[in-house]
Amino acid sequence: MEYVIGDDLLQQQGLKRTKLRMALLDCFLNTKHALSYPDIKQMLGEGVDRSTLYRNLAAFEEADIIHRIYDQSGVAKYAFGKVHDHGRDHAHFVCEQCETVYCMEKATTVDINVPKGFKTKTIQTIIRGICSDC
Amino acid sequence: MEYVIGDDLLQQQGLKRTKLRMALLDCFLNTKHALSYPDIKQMLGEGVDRSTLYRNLAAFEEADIIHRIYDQSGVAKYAFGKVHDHGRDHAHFVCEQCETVYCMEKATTVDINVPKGFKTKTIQTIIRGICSDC
DNA sequence: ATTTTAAATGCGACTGAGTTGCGTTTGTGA
DNA sequence: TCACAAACGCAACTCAGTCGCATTTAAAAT
Ligand SMILES: [Mn+2]
Ligand SMILES: [Mn+2]
Ligand SMILES: [Zn+2]
Ligand SMILES: [Zn+2]
Repeated sequence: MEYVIGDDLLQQQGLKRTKLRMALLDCFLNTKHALSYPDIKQMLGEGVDRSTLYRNLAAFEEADIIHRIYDQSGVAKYAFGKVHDHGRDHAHFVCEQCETVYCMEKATTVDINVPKGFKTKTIQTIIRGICSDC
Repeated sequence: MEYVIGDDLLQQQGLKRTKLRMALLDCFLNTKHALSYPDIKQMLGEGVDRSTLYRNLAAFEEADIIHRIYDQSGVAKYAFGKVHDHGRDHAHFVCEQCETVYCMEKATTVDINVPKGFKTKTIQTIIRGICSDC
């Protein structure tokens, strides 16, 4: 039962178990792709407060329950799992048709050589294409 | 003289040679890194109109005089040159210290294998690290 | 040089994302 | 059950970017 794992996740991060947080957690646990603020709002209903939702997204991110993704659409998206879980700089796939964003757990990026004097720390990759649902 | 090349660029794209456009072109010709709206505004002075500036950025992009870059900071940045000039999906380097964004003309060889059913079209890479000035 | 006209500008209003301060409510542990 | 920090709800705000519309202007035609 998801309920239990959600409960655990909050508890072990020292986050209070509030109604919104449980619902928010459910959103992520029941979705395989990344969610934007509007996506989440739609799932949770109009009632949710914007500030509170954003603050919780920040809290979840801080606690490594979710990670934030910028798909160059201008709006941030969030997906379940700490970044490190899927590999340090795992790639993200953006479907050109449906705009859905997926975490590419095992896709690998290799061989970047930057000019002299530049030091690479992390590499973020965004793959655009057509997803398996389209 | 930059003036001439700028003049040419506008002319050959069917864009009228206005004061703002010449100044804007100068910004890009005299800078080796990507510029955000605030960056440009600062260079051009407070007088420039927001809408007009954005419209011209869009026009320049359309005309392949500049290309737009999303560095996951939330604000778009622009750099001289059509995308194709530096290679279809050339990488961008974001300095973690000074936040400067550079086009990495020759940097990438990327090898991505996506799950079954996903079809890759383009790959955008953002490298974070420390630039040669920092 | 003057007229013409479409393109470009300037301004104001607007949307949407995200943030912050503050007073009230609520989860949790003592 | 009580106390208190954490979380919430709300309003106000910033910042990026867009749009409609009336005015101006670059450039081509006369
Ligand atoms: Mn991911
Ligand atoms: Mn570039
Ligand atoms: Zn799709
Ligand atoms: Zn730097």
